[in-house]
Amino acid sequence: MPEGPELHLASLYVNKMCEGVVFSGAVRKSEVSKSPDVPFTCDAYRITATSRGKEVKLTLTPMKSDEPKQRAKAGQAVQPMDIVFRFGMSGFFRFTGEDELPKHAHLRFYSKEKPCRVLSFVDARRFGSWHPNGTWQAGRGPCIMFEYESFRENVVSHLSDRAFDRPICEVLLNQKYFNGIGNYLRAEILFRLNIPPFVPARAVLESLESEDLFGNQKPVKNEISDTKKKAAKSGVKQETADLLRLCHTVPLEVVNLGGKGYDPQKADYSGFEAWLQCYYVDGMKSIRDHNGRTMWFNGEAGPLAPKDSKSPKAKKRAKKEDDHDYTDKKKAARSRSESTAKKKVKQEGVTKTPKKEKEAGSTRKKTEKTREINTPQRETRTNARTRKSSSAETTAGPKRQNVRGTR
DNA sequence: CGTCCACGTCTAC
DNA sequence: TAGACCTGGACGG
Repeated sequence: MPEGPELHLASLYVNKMCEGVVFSGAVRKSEVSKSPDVPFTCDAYRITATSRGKEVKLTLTPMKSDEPKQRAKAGQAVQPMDIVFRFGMSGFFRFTGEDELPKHAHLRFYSKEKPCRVLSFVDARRFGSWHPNGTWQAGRGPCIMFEYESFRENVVSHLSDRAFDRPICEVLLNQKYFNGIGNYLRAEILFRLNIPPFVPARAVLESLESEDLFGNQKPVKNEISDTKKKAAKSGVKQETADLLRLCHTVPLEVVNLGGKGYDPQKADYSGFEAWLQCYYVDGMKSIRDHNGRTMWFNGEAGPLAPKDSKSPKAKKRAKKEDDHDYTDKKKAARSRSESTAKKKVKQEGVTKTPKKEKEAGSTRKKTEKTREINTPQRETRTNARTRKSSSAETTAGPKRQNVRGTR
């Protein structure tokens, strides 16, 4: 559940599932977890959640009592407690019966009912963490989704920061400025603007203005959206002007998909999978960035691309450097807003699909065969996607939404 | 069986 | 700028 959209969806999930539920007793932690104990015990309390970028905050609120003093004496909580969570690579919340706790449920809140139910923070890899009596982590910037104006201002007013010396794709993962952007979002955002991932960040951002002069059509929910009539300078570069705005709108698209966002294990993953245009999409290229993270993109990598075999895996794969001819035959959708359509593919074997593409665009086939067949001739598909995914069952459930044309 | 890969931070050389 | 921190699914032999 890791990027901004998933964290926000998690907060919506908690609020929906826990609405009207009365929790009771102590908060329990698994034996194996290294995160701190949560010193909160209360006979009756509620749980609500909010999110900001890549963090979720749960608020435990004791229910009103006629004898607060007595309760305090008994060691019962009187004041609300906030717990801030980071999800690492695999964290999420789940509300289940006490007898069906998920594996890796490392922090649990028990309801007061007879057959009680439990809100669990589940995290298989344990890279996630929680902080009792915590606050939003200092150093993380404003939320890209719900603090858009301040997020934008924070970036535009700090372009002299050395942090912007780096490639734009790496800067997009800097949570001090892009709180909520993660690996799939950076790929999707840069892809839509056709911005080479390894271009100096400052060069891409410095032409932007502190205020969003382009996206006024749609009011930015949650923020002042006051009518900035300032006529947009006709000379400003539209493409760059869109970058910060896309850092806001693209994540919100995921929230509005209604699913759970990135979660290959879930049945409703197909909707999200269909939404992806670049990340892990068959036919796209990928390289390991300077931090070892896989950057998915299309077209040029950009001048700051890691030299030679920078990727650990690339080395191993390098052995199979036979390919060439990765002519994406299925990529007939690259009709994005092309401003400069110059194809000056210069980079050599730096990119390619990390996995062996010996098998014509294989990577994750298998289930695809079937899938393609099942896929309605929606022809105009923006992209031919091919991933494994467990959602194979077309129509896994009655709630399958029609494959809405992306967008 | 083993290797590679994954939605992210953290902190030690 | 490397590891470290973890589990588990996909895939290869």
